[in-house]
Amino acid sequence: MWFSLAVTRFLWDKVTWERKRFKRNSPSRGLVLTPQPRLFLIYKTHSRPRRLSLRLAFMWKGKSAVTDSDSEFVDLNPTITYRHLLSHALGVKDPLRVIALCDSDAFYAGCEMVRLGVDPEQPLVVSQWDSIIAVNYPSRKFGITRMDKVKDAQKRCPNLVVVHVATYKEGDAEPEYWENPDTKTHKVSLDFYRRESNKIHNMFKESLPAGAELEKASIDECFIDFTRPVREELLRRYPHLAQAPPGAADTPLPPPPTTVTWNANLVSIRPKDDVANNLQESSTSTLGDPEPEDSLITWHDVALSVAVDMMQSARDQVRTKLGYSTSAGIARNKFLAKLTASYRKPNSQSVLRNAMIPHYLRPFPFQKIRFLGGKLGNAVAKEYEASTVGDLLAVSLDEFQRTFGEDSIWIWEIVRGIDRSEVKEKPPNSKSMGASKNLPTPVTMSCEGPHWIRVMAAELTLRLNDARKISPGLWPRTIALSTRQGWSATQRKQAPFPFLRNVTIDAVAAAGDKLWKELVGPLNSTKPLSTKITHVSLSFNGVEAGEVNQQGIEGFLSKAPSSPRKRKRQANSDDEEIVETLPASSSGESGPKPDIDYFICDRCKRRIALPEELTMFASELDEDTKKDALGSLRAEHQDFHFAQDLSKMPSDDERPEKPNPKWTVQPRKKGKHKDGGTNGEGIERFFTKR
DNA sequence: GTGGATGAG
DNA sequence: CGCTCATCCAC
Repeated sequence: MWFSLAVTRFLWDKVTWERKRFKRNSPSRGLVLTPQPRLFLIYKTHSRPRRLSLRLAFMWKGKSAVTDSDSEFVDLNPTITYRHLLSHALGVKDPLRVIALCDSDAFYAGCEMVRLGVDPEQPLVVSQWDSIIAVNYPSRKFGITRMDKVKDAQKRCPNLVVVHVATYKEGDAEPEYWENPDTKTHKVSLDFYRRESNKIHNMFKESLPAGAELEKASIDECFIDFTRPVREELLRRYPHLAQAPPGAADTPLPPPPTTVTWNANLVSIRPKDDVANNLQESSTSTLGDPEPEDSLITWHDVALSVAVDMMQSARDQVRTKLGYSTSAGIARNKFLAKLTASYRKPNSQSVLRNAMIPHYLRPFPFQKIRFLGGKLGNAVAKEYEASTVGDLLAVSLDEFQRTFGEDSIWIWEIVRGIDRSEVKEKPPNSKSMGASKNLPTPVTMSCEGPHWIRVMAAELTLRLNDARKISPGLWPRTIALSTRQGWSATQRKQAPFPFLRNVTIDAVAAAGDKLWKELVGPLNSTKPLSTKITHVSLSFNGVEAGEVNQQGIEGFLSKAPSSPRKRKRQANSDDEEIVETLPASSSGESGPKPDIDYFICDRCKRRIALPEELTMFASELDEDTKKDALGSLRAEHQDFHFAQDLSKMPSDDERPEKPNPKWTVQPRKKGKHKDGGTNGEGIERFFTKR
């Protein structure tokens, strides 16, 4: 009895609340609630602990529910004028904007298939210790998924090829592939995949038509803005479009062709068909799908179809020359392109016409949208008892912003298919580089540290030197060591990292060791630590191209201390070479030694010393390392004289601030989303308030 | 500079 | 409690 009372009471409250919420959110839509609310019992399997959750939903009564009104979606069929077509700087407002997202299918697995030359039909997975981290498409047919254990997967598919990712062990300068690496002694390396990723990216750069913008979005994805090349192609194909009637640039374009050949999957209103078609090999099919009533071909559709062909040929290049299978999505903005790419995979491309946006978006589980996959998405789902984009359309902008802060306009827009973020080329290198390792057998004595530090130093060294092949002069402002005890507490220590022309494992390890000493204890102590260390990581931070020209004439010396942050010593002398007076070695004891810590230039008779950054932990560096560094310094100093001889160098003021201004670090806009600055980032901020 | 949180894959 | 990697932010 009490139970049913309680349930009744609960339901009543819930209904009342839902009704209020509904009214609040849809004040002026003229929608009517159905008399009978639908009650759903949802067993949430994602949440832990598992629990039952009650969900109430009202069916829209009226045209919204029945006829798929697209009223929430605006601008699906904008008028396109001559001015639009002929203008060159419309950016994200261009009504003919065409964006693609291309990602590699099961990338790590693809890499291994290429490396090993295995049959494309061969089921293959990539493992990391006992877990599977990548599953190629042939093995997906066996129901193998990402986090499965190797053992389980093999049971399901005896024929399975299992490749363990490359690993380092101490003493290795490069990662290698081992049959059965031991997690106690090895650490994994994803380097091979990074390199392959760069290859693909470069291949795209070469194969795309001029004017296309390319943005590497992750190790296996890139965005491409086809707007410009597509516009040019349109003008080639339809020359009459270039002839605006005199004085009538703002009149709409003449009617577009009535049919378009789609060399791609057309994202359709009927997902059922897709399941059926999903088995076909390469689904580059022309689907003359019956379209919803009003979907006449628009100029934007034509633009999409042109991009489809461009994307296809770039993908063909990657496939034939590098052996990687990719999938692409093409739509009016980045967000939709990304969504569209997942429509059908692998080895396929899909296109989302504007007219289809509402149909595709409404039933889409919004937690699959980038940045809504985590806690934020969960909070939103819970707050509004929502699971699909359609559910969220009922939430007003005000409501979002009340609950989730100003920035949540981003969500409001995204569920309406609006995304103004630009495709922007990013610097080829990331700002930080890290190597980390969970320790299955924890470190209990501080003398065990150097072992792992060496392993990680080897990896970082390789990666930094690798990155320098692309961007010479790259150097990390700091190096950081962090350790974790148990599952929570982490400690980190960081220190400046010197510019070294040749970064060696020894130098990096020495820096790491020094940090270890500060963080944990003496490098040779066998005294048991009070708390076991279960995790270590070594990372370079603030990795940026120093302001050097190719030959390093200015080197780091004239620049390193003038980075935005003030250094203690601004050692710029008049003729832009640094002549340092070596400070008394920070660790006291022996002073600077000639030919190790400094040298005297016999041309200018000046004393040239290693920079402070280096001497800060120089006492821990072996002399060879310091000699290396000093050798670099000599070379640079000679370069300096050489350059001075050739011509007088430009003064500081004449010299451009940055040698490579192609990418500018965009300051994060807080709060305000003025014009086009809505790009999803920053929304997380709301979360900290909880 | 340090510690923590978030997220992707 | 995969594991690895990246980024951002409050303090």
